[in-house]
Amino acid sequence: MNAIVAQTPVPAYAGGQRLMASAGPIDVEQLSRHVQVARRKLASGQHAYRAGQPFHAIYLVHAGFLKTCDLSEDGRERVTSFRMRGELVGVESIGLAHYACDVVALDDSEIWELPYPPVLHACLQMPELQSRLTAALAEEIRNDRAWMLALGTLTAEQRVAAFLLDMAERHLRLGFSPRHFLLRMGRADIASFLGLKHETVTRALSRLDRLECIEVRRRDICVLDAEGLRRMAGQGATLH
Amino acid sequence: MNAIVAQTPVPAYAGGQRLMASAGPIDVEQLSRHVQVARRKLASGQHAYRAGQPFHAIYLVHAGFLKTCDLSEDGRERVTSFRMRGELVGVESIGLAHYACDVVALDDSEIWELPYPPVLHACLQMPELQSRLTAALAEEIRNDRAWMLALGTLTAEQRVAAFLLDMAERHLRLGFSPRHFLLRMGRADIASFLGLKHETVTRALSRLDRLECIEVRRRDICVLDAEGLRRMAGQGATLH
DNA sequence: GCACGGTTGTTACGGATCGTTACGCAGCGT
DNA sequence: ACGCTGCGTAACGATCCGTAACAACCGTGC
Repeated sequence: MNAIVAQTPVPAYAGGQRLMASAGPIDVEQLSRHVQVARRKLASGQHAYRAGQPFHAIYLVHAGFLKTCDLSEDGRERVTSFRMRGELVGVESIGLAHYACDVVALDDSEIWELPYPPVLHACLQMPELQSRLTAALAEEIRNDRAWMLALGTLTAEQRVAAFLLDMAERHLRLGFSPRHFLLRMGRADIASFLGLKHETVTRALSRLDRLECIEVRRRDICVLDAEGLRRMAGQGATLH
Repeated sequence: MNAIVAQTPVPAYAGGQRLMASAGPIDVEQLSRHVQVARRKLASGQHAYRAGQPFHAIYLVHAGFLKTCDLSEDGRERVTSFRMRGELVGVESIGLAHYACDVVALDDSEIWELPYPPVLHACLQMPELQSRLTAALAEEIRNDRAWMLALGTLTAEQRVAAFLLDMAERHLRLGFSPRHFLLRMGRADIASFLGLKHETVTRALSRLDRLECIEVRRRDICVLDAEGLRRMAGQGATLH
């Protein structure tokens, strides 16, 4: 559905089995000899899982774009991460009987289901996998910490700049242009993730546009002055 | 040095080998048959490790109190967690060649060094350990996410209330009184952790005192109305 | 094609919160 | 006693929020 706009169609990866997890490649081909890997397709807006459902698997994003939402008991809600191809989803719920948050597709997506207890058993026969999985979890922690640092120390405008740089870098890693991309989420989701209000995000984007750091047209982002953005967000802080 | 004040000397755990990690007990006795577990003592103010040093081990806090500080390239600094007995330190650096942050003792402490590659190998012979370690990492992620949620949605006063509740609960888990304890860190560290300025923390504490939720005398905290604190911080949000 | 309502994004203005700055005081080690 | 560090208070100002009104876009149905 969502037209893919302004993305050079040159993914370095082109359909093979060897995908990049956050902290290194997980060999899905080899893994699939030990555990049953199911492919699930999600339409934009559909949930991969919801908080409270029985935990039975983690997922590798194969295509599309997802968000994870944490909900507190008193109803406060927050987007805690965005996930794209090659990244893991569901690791935050490992060790629990039920998933700890919601995961929603923001675009038509495909995720590969890695049933969890089986993955652990597979680790015993694939020490490599064990090390990769642990490293991926640790990287997740570092990633969260980097954002905690950002949320605690940066102003609204700086956070938005940092967010754009993060998106740009992740697009780049997937072989897409880091200078022109389409945001898959609305202002409200960005705001939630950055601990701001959606109007503030809009204002910041407008201001960055006025400063000619970027060009914004709704969800279409053109990065004109990446260096300027970096200066703003705190010096080459690529956020890990 | 720091006198231990106002803590009922009734740790449920009293020196045995079976410690509670964040997500469950890690059997150190059994582990020590596979890897060399060294005990390190730290005086208040000393570093367990610094960002940039070669990563070679994670640590289990056996006694004392520590903080972990993340530093960004442009010099912004933030306290990203506080650790007490039974909790793991250093997991955020797994998978890296060098530690990713500083860890500083805020009180005289003892930490047990678990050399890292060896721990992974031990997992192959102790499936239990593998599962525990992964679960501990996942719990760490949930913990960070819960705080991200708090920092993104709560006001200064609410954050301070949530912080106090978190400290109270952790003291309780160690068998100490959750209603009367001593903060081991200064206002600046609290402020850094909560994404505030130390004056704001002071104001919030003073206000909570005036509202008779707590009684503050420097680092000495008395919780008078835990329910009030909870209401304030967002309904029973024990923040894990 | 065109009118329509609903959703999402933008902008302006007043107000609350928190940061900034400054100063005073208590505790502690030298 | 002295200075140092950490903590508390207050006045001021900047940032961000809250509200509201408007504009752009989308899908729908006519």
